[in-house]
Amino acid sequence: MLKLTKKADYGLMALKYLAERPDTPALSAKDIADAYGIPAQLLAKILQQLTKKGLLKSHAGMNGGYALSKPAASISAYEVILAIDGPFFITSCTKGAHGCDLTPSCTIKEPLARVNETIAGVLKSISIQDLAEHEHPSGQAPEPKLVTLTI
Amino acid sequence: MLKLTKKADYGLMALKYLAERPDTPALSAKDIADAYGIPAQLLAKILQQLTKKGLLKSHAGMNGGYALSKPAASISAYEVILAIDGPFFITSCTKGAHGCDLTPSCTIKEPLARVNETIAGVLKSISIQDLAEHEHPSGQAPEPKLVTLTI
DNA sequence: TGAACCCGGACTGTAACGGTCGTATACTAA
DNA sequence: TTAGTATACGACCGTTACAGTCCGGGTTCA
Repeated sequence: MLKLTKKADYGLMALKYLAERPDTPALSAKDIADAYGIPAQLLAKILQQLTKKGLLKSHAGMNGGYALSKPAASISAYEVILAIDGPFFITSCTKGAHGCDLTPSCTIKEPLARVNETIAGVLKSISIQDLAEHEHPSGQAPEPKLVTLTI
Repeated sequence: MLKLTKKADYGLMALKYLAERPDTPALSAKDIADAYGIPAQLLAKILQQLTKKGLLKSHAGMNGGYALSKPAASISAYEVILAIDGPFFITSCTKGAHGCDLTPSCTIKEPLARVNETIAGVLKSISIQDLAEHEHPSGQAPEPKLVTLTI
């Protein structure tokens, strides 16, 4: 279906939420979960993953919580999805593990791999800040990005 | 994981296989399945779906099988994936059904919807013929395609 | 000390995916 | 007309992954 998981969605939402509040020292998982109406325990696990990957900094104890470990502009959507869902490949046979278990004539993977790279490139070009800044009612040119694809 | 299903993979492989043999009147599901070592019954179901969507023409009986219903150049990978896996959206909440069941502040969907359109555009720009023509050993510029994305 | 918070493993229910089986139907050739 | 080959289609099943919950533990601060 080519869709990313809810976990990744939640993660992006949480990072966006943090990016919009750079002045607060830390926000608890519960705070963010309540803001969006998502399960707090689930979000907590997601934030823990992001922390382990270095995208967030955590602080335990009273008034603890999570904060971005680097500027929102330097965190790409790609990093977030990668941290939560692991490496994704559009083709079922990743060719990284042990090639394709099907016959060697599975020649469609190669062109699809290019598509995969293109998608990754698009996601890499989107930062959390881009998401957070999208709060404009209307009427501004949000700088189009160009992507090239060679089959 | 952002990966397309094996069914879609199989469908693309089968169409590519047909596109490489435009002179044959029809190929049975078993022939194609054997060529790639994939389950014949499963491929048959996939080809039936593609037939129902109008991408293939079927012919029962002796020497029957499937054939492309239109030139390979005018069948896009997007159509194939859409026919097999149904409409895909990168966001979990499609906004088509009944909006987002989460709080109204789920503002990350909009930029991700752009990404979704970009991916769809990429897949639409790839034809079955592109896949079939990829049989070159090396040394030719396969015309790069450009894609624009505005967040 | 205790409340508030993070950490992380174990567990569960549901749904989709991948695949199989069996049967009915359609067509062609001998 | 009959046998064989093929599609058509629905029912079924095992596995996996996703989404979510539960609980025991460790930190920090008031």
